Amino acid sequence: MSQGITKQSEDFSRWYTDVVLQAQLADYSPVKGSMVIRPYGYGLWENMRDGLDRRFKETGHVNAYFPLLIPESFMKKEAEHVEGFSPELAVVTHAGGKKLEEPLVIRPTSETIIWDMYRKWIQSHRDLPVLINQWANVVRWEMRTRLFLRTTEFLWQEGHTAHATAEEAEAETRQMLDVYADFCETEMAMPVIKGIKTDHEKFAGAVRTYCIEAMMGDTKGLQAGTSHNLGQNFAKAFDVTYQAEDGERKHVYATSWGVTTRFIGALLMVHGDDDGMIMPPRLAPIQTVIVPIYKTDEERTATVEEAHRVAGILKGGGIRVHVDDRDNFKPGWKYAEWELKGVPLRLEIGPKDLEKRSVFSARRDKREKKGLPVEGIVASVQERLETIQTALFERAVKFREENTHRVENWNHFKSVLEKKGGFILAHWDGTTETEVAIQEETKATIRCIPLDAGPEDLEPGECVFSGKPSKRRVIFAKGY
RNA sequence: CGGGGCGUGGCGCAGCUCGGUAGCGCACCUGCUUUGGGAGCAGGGGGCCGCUGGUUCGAAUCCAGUCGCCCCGACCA
Repeated sequence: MSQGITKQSEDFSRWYTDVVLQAQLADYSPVKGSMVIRPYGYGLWENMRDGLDRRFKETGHVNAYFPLLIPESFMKKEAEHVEGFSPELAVVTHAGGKKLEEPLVIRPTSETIIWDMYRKWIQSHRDLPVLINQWANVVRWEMRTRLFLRTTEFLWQEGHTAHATAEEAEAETRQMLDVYADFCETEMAMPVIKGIKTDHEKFAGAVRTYCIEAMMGDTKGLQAGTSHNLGQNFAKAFDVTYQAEDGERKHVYATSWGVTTRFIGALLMVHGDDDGMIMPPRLAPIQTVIVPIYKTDEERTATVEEAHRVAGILKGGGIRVHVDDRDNFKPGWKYAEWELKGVPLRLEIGPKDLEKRSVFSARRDKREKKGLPVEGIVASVQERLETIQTALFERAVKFREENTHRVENWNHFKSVLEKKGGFILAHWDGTTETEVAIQEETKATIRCIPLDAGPEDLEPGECVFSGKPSKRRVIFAKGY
């Protein structure tokens, strides 16, 4: 089943596909561009979902579910929105054996149907704010697809909120960006840069789009999540108004924000190595796997029994543990398989360990092994898992720093991009023309205008491409 | 849509140039020996060769068409 994977250094894309398939995160489905998320990949998604959902609830949001099918006419109500999404819509034209009066669009996102409902639900300032999230699937007919990173159908969460004032909407937009960043860094051990999208890159229908940008293991950028301040665009398009305290009718202010199963691809590309996936302990479906080692039947009975006993203790301590007691694989084979799947900590229990009343542990992120006494095993395993979680984050931060470059002129820009890759902090004149020209010449895009830039990046300068005045530096990179 | 590649047991492939009734590795089943870094030997099961049509005594192989997938470019979370 797992017959070796392409090395990252040979071909990063193939490495990625090999790991996704062989670690059984996902598999191709019969329909082009769509995929099956297998139980191991879905287990990871469930853990992500739980971590995000908890944060949404803590910030006052509630979940609901809106339908998959949207009247085609809804998509046309907001001008930029139609333009942005029409090329990638899947449309149902026939149903029940007949042609439909009005075609139904399979949601690429739910703004339109949600705002159509909000019109009914919002009348008074007392109805605000509305803070609803939904977990759903969406369909976007992409030309080129890649497992988890860009598929025709994907799973995500989309928050849609309505507020009385522009200030509240902006605060919500920023708050959810912070929630995402916290989730990425705390749970995924993936450092992200919070930023604003340029007008060229912002969401179709948004006033302003914030994003979190992460660096993958090949130094390319990946947009990991977005939070949009939609202003009154959708409220006006769907005529959603409320009566303020002073009796005046006003349009509401909106936000929307989402993250997707792309997170799974991001996680793999941030932490993975030539041996496969590396799961951060907080999200790992299996945090520790126990492999019994034995020669004789008696040893087998004893070590397997001890493995289950230790597993029981760990489970009692809230650790997600799995005992690999399959007799048809040798230990070495099992090690390789669990490494491919990225289980952060492996425990081995053999005859020697039984004697010593200990287990042997091996970290996935480093070649570091050591014995742990069974006495106090919960605490020592928890401690090791936390160490791994921190180490993964620190390693990713270091990698990003090593691959972030400041450049001052165009030749330097091109040579750094070509020879080193990574994130480039450079001056930009703020125009879409320059942004597009740079993209056409180098394939690099402005990933974002960072929010938490240091003073050295906020000094004025000259645009790296046009030489025109620039207020500050932005991040350029090749992206997914 | 343009360029490239590929469809042959579950998976990965060979066979196709030069038609003759399908093979290899892994996986699977049985048995014995093994088991602290991807075990060994022996025996065994499984495939209308993507689909359709044509040429031929005979097609995985030649011809025409068709469908699908993957990779690279134009769109995007």
